[in-house]
Amino acid sequence: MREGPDIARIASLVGDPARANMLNALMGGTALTASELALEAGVSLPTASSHLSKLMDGGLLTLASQGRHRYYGLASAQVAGMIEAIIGVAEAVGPKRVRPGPRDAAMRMARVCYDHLAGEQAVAMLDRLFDRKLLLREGNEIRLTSAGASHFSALGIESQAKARRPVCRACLDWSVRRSHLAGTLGAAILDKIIAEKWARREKDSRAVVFSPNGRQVFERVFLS
Amino acid sequence: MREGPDIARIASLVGDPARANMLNALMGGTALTASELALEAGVSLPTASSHLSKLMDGGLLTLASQGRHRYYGLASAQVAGMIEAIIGVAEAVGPKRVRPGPRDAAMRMARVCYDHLAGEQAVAMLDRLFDRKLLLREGNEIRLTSAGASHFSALGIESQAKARRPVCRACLDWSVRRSHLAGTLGAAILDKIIAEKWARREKDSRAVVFSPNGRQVFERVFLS
DNA sequence: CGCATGGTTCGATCCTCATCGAAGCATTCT
DNA sequence: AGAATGCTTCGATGAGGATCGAACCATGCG
Repeated sequence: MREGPDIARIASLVGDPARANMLNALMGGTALTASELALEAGVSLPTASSHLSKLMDGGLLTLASQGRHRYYGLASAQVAGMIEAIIGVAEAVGPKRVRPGPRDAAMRMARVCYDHLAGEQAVAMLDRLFDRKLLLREGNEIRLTSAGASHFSALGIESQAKARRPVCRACLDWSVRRSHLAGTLGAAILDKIIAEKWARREKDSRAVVFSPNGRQVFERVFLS
Repeated sequence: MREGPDIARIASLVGDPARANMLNALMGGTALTASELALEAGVSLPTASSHLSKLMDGGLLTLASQGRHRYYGLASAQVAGMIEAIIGVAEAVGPKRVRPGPRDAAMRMARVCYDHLAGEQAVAMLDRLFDRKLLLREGNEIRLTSAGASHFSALGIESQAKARRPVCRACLDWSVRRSHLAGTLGAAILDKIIAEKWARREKDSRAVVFSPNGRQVFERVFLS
């Protein structure tokens, strides 16, 4: 009987298994078509289409039409953050996994969260960036210092605040229980990591696997 | 058909309006009883009980039994964080608040919360009682000062701690996001307000409507 | 153009689950 | 002990919504 933001509406959108699978699939950051999502969710195409329009109505997805293809993607990093938070709770209370498989270990270490890096590597990186005063924690927000700006610029990592999207934002990690870096800077760093081939994205997974050499470089640049 | 943490299960728990209201009510951090939560959610006690056991099974709540009272609370800060994240998305996505009807405005102003007064009036009253040192905030608890005791006694408002029920307790308000006064003192004050006909309860609603004269008296006594 | 492919809409079916009254436990007060 | 209070369980009811096949649009290709 209370008012306020309709949290039940949003949560119930995520609360259907088919839709949850779709959203999970989109957490990789790449937009997918309705058929791909139908396959991913294990439902027929009409069913998937129905779910997708509900998610669109709910504002959780964006749609990019390209010819006869329609690519669905998560609406925002905020939505991604919410899903991460739900995953975290599900992970904490869920049926204790029998034994974490190798892919789980990789996911824990480094994975894609919408458009930026998450996992232990990402958490360690953010800690280090604070230590080196390249970033400044300001309550709930994160600010890029001038030292940080020139540092990243020197690395060839450029990021600017876009409409409604800050350069830096904290995003809670479900494996570690601490924050990692989101925002345009977080996205730019992930781009750099992939572009330089320090790591590659696992196929059909959110896991990010560093090459032996790439890990060394990454650690020297971000964790030193 | 990917596997992983059962996020749909968790999200669907939050996805029911009644449960969402309960969780929202618990976001204040104070544990509440099943009856209080039933009132907050606007459902019958059996229904509330059913929801609560589902939330317990899902691991979102903890239960502290104290005699015949059973206090439900959020299981962890992680759960609270998840709900905050969902609220964030809901606010970002649905700023289209419908025009609040007259009864909603009345509810916002003053309403019954279980057995005590809630709403803006109640929040203002509690603030004032602190200012006048009639009550003392002690961390999460509220204590009646000796000055307060004689003050309320002079007004003919008598309250004593009953079994397991404190004289004063903070209760989070959903319209304003701050605490109002619960406990036997809060109940006694509401009794006084009704007995003196300063206000009457709206039929079939939790709203409490002050008479013009009653409001003046109330403000002089509690808000001066 | 006609055909194939990717998506959506419609209609019917089915099933889960929210809801409440009544009855049943459990604990505490008198 | 008996009454009262707080809460849960049971049983019946009903509504919302997930699902899929078939039919229907839209775009691109030859």
